[in-house]
Amino acid sequence: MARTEDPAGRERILTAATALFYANGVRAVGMAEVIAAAGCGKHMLYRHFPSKAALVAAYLRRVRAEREKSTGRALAAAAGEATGAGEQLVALVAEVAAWVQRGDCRGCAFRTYLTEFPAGDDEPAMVARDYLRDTRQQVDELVAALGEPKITGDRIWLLIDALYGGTGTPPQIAVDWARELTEVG
Amino acid sequence: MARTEDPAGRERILTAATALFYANGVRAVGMAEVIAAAGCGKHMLYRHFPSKAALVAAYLRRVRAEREKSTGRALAAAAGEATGAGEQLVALVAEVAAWVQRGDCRGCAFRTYLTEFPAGDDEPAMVARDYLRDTRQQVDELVAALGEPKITGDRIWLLIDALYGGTGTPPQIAVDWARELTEVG
DNA sequence: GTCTATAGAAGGATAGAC
DNA sequence: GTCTATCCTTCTATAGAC
Repeated sequence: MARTEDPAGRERILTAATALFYANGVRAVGMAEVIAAAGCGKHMLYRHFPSKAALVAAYLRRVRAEREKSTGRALAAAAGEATGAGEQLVALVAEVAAWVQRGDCRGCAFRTYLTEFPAGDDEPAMVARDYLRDTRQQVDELVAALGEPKITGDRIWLLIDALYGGTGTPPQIAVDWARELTEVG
Repeated sequence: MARTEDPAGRERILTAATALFYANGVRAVGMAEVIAAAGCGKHMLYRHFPSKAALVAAYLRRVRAEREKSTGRALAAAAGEATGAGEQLVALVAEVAAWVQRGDCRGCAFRTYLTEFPAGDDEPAMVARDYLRDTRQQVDELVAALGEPKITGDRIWLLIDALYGGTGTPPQIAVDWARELTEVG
């Protein structure tokens, strides 16, 4: 047999690409930059990801997996406490607020991608739109399961939209409003 | 003597550029595309706008002027009716909601630009950031003039952020919430 | 020898600027 | 129209591990 394949290669490339795409935008980052950051050759990159679109789709899927893990933990913790019916909805908003307050946060990767490519209908665009659709549906399902009125789902999602697209307002404002909303409703 | 200069030239270029930049994004539109849409020559474009950054800055300034005219009309109309203290704040949110509901709307030109160029500090970035800062300040001033609590300004701005960055939620949700907010406060 | 790796040149397209 | 630069992608050249 021949030289053994580097098992961490794909992972290293995707990690480097994720950091670069998220920090600087997909359009601004070229394949050469990813190659330099990953410390690999072009051959290896195009072996694992046959095109830039494939690499971007993998980047968005990785972000989705991380976001879902974080959101799942927050919801499970809120369900464990079970202090009130709407606590899970508040926890959902608070999780996004915590994410937005991170120093290296630069908004929502999916909304950002769709802003960069508004007319796109390729693989990454589908990943981004699927995430937004599924997440929005999860909010509605959670609201229904908690017996809250349907408009509460609209308002929770509105707060999440505002957090991700926020321009200066402290994220805590949204969390407080979510708590007030679920206590009144 | 030479050929007389086309007085409508700059206007025609800027109109074409505005439509293209707003619809497809600044990065996706090249100078050649603007030239083709404006039906002018390269020389004329670079005569009026010495660089793409200058053209983009002019595009953002034009959008700002249009937005301010529309917002000013909405606020004046609400002040004329004078049915309640918070009606002007509701009118502000409603004006953004109406803008967002337009068929050719693709969000906020300034937020979109800053998403496309997150690390930019050139002329268009300054125009975009100035608009957001000034508009945010106008909301706070309006809230103060109406004798509303400070947090009302935060929440109104949050609703505006959500409208511009909205992903599917009907804009009317934000308007209704703004009305409820100002009636309770 | 064969497979995988990196490095670099080159093609083909497109961008901004003159 | 042209010049230069960059981007994505492919291809060639070469070194190292089995």
